[in-house]
Amino acid sequence: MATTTAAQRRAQAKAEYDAFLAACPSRQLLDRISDKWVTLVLCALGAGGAMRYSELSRKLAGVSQKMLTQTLRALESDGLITRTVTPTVPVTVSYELTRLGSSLHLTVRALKSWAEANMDEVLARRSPG
Amino acid sequence: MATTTAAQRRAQAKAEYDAFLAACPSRQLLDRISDKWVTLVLCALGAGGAMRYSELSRKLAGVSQKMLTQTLRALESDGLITRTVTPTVPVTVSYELTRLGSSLHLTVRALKSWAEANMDEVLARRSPG
DNA sequence: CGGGATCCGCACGGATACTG
DNA sequence: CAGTATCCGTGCGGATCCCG
Repeated sequence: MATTTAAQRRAQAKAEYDAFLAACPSRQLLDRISDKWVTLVLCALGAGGAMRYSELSRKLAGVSQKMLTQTLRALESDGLITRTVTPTVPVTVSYELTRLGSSLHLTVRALKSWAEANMDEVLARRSPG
Repeated sequence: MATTTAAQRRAQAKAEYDAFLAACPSRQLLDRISDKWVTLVLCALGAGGAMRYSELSRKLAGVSQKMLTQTLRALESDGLITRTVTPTVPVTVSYELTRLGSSLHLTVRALKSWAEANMDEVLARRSPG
């Protein structure tokens, strides 16, 4: 049928990715996004819209320039965020979620919220009787 | 007021956890759960119910004994999974999600699914034109 | 301001051997 | 089967200096 479209074939291919398999590309992708700084960057950008480098640096307390830059570069190359340079003096750089990044933002935000919401319960179970 | 109950004060405290802050306990918790092996273990247990050590080892292709054991111990001490030893010969050990673990499972499953569903798009953006 | 480049410690994580 | 113990490489991540 003519209705076996590219979209359908893509859906078929998608179903074949399995992060449980060591060699599957999605395993590497999962490793990438299962990262503290990735989660916090996406949460920050998702909540605040476009943000500048220094804003992110302040928001993500304790992050080093190296890790922040490294994280931003990785997210950019994976198409999750955009990097926009405005040639002011001094230069202004702002980061923003792409549509792809926004879709992930929903999930990582849930992860961060879970950590905050269940902190008490975890603490109670760590040093109990 | 007498209506300022312990439950209310606890709700207040919960709202104060902020993973953006370096010193906040939830930051450490976020770091813990933002882990590839944690995600995969929770996904496996969430999908298959109770599982034995060797089952997990097979399901999570490529994981070393050290990392698997380490991950299981951490999840156990945080109250996310239970460890049950049955004194057969040889001994049988099975792991299962707690209620707390189940609530996190929903989120990490979304993370894994996202990685698998959006793999194509990320790959397309990595080596573009 | 927004990084790049470099040095370096150390802890993360793999491999192997051994145990109850 | 389900680990524990040990050795060991390496890359994560912090600190520092420099640049446009």
